[in-house]
Amino acid sequence: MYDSKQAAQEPYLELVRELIFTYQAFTKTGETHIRKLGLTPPQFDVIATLGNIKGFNFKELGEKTLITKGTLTGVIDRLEEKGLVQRQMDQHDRRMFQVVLTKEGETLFEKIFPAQILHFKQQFQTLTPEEHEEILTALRKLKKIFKE
Amino acid sequence: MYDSKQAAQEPYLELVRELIFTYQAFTKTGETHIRKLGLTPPQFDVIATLGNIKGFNFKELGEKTLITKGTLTGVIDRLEEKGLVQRQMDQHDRRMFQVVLTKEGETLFEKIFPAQILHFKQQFQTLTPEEHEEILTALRKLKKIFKE
DNA sequence: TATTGTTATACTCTATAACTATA
DNA sequence: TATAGTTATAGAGTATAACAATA
Repeated sequence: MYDSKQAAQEPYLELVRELIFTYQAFTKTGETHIRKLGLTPPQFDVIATLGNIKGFNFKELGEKTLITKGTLTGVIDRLEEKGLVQRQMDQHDRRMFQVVLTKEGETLFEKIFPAQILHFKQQFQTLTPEEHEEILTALRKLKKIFKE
Repeated sequence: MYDSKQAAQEPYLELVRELIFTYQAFTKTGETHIRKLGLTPPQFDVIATLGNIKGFNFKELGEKTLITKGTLTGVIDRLEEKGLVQRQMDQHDRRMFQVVLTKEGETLFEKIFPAQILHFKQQFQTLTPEEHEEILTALRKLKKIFKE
């Protein structure tokens, strides 16, 4: 990924590199876990987005997950085939529908997060509360930079 | 994405959520930029990995980019078709080759980072050197957690 | 006319496993 | 036998644009 000589030329690059490496380290473990559940990353995104709420309509779901509509149709089709989500037509506007988790979808959702986090729990516990807070603050500062 | 009710139940989730949001904030801008250059994200990864160094052999490149070998063959094929990288056979072990940037690849690489970073430069300059260092330290701690 | 979601197209990435060539 | 990289296969995601149905 980003090279260190370049980072030396431009100190901001080192931050970006670290962000990328950190995120990759997270997803590498996470993705393996997700695949074991028989989900692809976009499918996981949809399940995670729908968890604990009543549902989103197709358009909202696309905005939340950053998946474009043409692609989203296919992703939802596959999740519906797996019995994890359902399309619920809107009574008032028949162009629209809500995407909601089925009972099986809910069950899967409830398993995903504890399992993901359990995986890192012991490691997280090596952080002091101060370190924990510092990391949180650091990430927020960085996020703000990218958002403005 | 990750739900906030769940995060309240498990404090580590908040860190993970922040990491994801921060990374998304970065890539959302970045990906648009990358696509405009005619590259896919994996192709960009390869170019970025090869920038400013003599090259990597196929296996090393796979390890750096986290792209599995079967996939990497295709990615490199496409970059070679675009004239951005080259396979350079190893004299000693004829099973291996180095992947190196062509002159055009170098030129592209030299454009990518300044453009990407310029985009955030003013924002980065709002950080004090201490904040800069703190963020770096924080990310490294987090990375270590995911790697162990 | 505008909006919602589907379909079509063409390409790329993905995992996995069998394979070839060299060591 | 082991290693480096390719090929084959099947499925999934991606952008983009044209399309149908409803508002």
